[in-house]
Amino acid sequence: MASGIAIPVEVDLITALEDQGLRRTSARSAVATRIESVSEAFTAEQLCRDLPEVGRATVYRTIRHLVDAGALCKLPILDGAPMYSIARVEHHHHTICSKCGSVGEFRHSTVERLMRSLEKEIDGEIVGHRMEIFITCNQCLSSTNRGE
Amino acid sequence: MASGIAIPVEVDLITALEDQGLRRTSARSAVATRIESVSEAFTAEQLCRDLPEVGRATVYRTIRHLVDAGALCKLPILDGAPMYSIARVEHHHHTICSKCGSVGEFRHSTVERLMRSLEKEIDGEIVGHRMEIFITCNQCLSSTNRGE
DNA sequence: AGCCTAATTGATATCAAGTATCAATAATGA
DNA sequence: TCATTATTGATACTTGATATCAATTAGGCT
Repeated sequence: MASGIAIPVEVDLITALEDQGLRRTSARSAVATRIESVSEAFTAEQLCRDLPEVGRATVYRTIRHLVDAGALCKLPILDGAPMYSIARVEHHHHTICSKCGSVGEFRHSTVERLMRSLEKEIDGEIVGHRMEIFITCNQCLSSTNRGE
Repeated sequence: MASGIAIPVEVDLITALEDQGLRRTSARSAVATRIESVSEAFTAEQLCRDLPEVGRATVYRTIRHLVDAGALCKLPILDGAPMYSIARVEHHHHTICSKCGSVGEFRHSTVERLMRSLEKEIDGEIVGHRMEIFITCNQCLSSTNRGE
């Protein structure tokens, strides 16, 4: 576990929870570990299925805490349950593959500039924004090209 | 009805349905008329409450047809049911007031330019995007200032 | 006008996602 | 170790939305 080949851990969800004044428990550790090990975005129900030993309520509660802590992003999905992804970049947006549902992150300075220029033509005060780019990811592109 | 003071009708939802090959029925007319008369964005449940004489299933089905026809936009709301607003502008985005929930539309050329420049740094093919600006609308700003 | 057929309706059952309840359990500090 | 407080999770419930299907209605045809 502490040997040299391990992939560097960028996020520590359990610490994020503790920073919120929450106790380190086995249920929360199980949820955090699982989320860190799946690199993909996931739904709450998926997580419940993956962790049958943890109660549904606890899974949902832990996810909510992580979102509150800013460690997870909750992304709205038009037809279905929201997905969650680890927030690796300070402020960012998401790409969602319409074919396979894989989620990526990106950041672009134009977005910030856009906000500033929008401020003039919007009748109110901007307090936030959200943006998702729908893509066909390279993996899906190449598997389609192969005729599948 | 044909007199001079009438506000010009920009959208005709019943026509939008008929263009889809759907029949003009009293239930659909009731739904369409109601949506046109409320200028605000609304949820499906609100519409059901406003139209007790129309069955829930029909309300939901009609909304879906209108979204399919491109006459309504379905906007995902992170915590709660999606809202719908009449699509008045060809391609646009939405402002959502975080206080009162009122929804507005805007269009900005920078968004299109942004998409083109993003194409380079995203690992896939962009097929669409979605963007919402969260605001405090002028109305809510002024009522807050009055100390309410 | 009356008939035929397919589309539509809506009461009901069902499903899915998520939350509230609350007694049992586990973590922390003294 | 004990007492206190947070946490857990089985269960029931709520909400939003869809599936079912018999009864009804619209629109075309004669």
